Amino acid sequence: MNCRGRDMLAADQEGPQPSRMDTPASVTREEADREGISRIERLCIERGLKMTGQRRLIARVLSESADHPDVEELYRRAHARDSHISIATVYRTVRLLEEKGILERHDFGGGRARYEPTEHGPHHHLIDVDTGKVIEFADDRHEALAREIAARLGFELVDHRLELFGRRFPEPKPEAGPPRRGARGRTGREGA
Amino acid sequence: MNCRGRDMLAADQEGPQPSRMDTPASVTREEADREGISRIERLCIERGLKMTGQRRLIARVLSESADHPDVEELYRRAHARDSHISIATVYRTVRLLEEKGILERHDFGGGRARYEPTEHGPHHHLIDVDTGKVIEFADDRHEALAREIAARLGFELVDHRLELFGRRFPEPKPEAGPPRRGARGRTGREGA
DNA sequence: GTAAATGCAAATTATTTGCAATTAG
DNA sequence: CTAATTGCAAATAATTTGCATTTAC
Repeated sequence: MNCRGRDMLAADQEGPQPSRMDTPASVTREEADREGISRIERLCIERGLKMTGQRRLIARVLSESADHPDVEELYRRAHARDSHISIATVYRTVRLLEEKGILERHDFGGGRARYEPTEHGPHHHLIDVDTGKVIEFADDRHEALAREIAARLGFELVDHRLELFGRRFPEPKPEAGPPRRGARGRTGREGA
Repeated sequence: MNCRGRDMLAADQEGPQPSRMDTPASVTREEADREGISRIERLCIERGLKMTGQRRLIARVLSESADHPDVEELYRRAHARDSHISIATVYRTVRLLEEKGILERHDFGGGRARYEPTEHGPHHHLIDVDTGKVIEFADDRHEALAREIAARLGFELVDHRLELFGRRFPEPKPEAGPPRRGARGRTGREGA
């Protein structure tokens, strides 16, 4: 009856995001299915992975995803196209692809791991505290600085995460709208 | 939690650290048990929480912790002093204190939430991916850069979080990972 | 006295795994 | 053919919760 912290999942750029999710199925992502081979599938083949039907489907779904879906979401998308797939396979595949360096696992909180193809280049997230929307960005100076800080502490930087919480500039006059307090979760679990 | 701070390097002492639980009760943490009331307990009282024995104990354990223990570790520390406490209570208390803004929850990977009292001042974390240990740090340049990035995106920075994941310099092994689970993220179970 | 807190065990949620049947290469 | 892959269900792991019983205020 309460579900603490598991409220909003995948508030990414799904649905209400004007982003690039809704391009016609033809050029879905960059060149998704050139001749039936998705980008991820190609990577799988290159690394000598057996390409089963379900594997190929998951690869395609991933290639077409511009967001950071969790396993359940991937399963939903894949299952919608071919019900001959089990969630255990999605879990196994996603893990395999991560080990192969094809996928990146993110711990955005919310209790579920979320994945995205690597090579999106290093980027981070800015969360609009009023709407909960997530905006991706990248900044080289930050990458350099992060590496430098780690080095100063005696570490080689393996990965890092930067999350900005901000409010849109033309601050809404407090008179008109009802103030939406605390759109920000604490540290872990929620949000995306 | 705005952020401006002088560069400080406060290493986190987890697990195998002798901690300072055994220093003469005078200056234990800051003023831990001045007259039997830990800092966290005081905060609890201020917010009108009922102080049961177990609650008080958890509060004290937290006040004396300089690291970022997970629930199991908190339970271990508390249970060592008074076995009349169940892990369910620790879970409930930790959640309550987080809601009250007394604790901060972190998701450092490894599958468990980890907590620390708020008000440690603005700082960020570097997580040793091999040991799960956490090192706190602050960096002015980063604060400035974060603000600037947000501004460029059209936002006023409200808060931000930076987490570095690193490996100690003399790299342990290049290939053939010793732990079976993924090297990052799912750090298995090292005592926090 | 009364609403809140606790312990315990059972329930949930996310993810993994054993095993027999299938299948890619 | 043979080792890898899959589905399913049962197993884990972290965390939450129902409920009867204490307890702080």
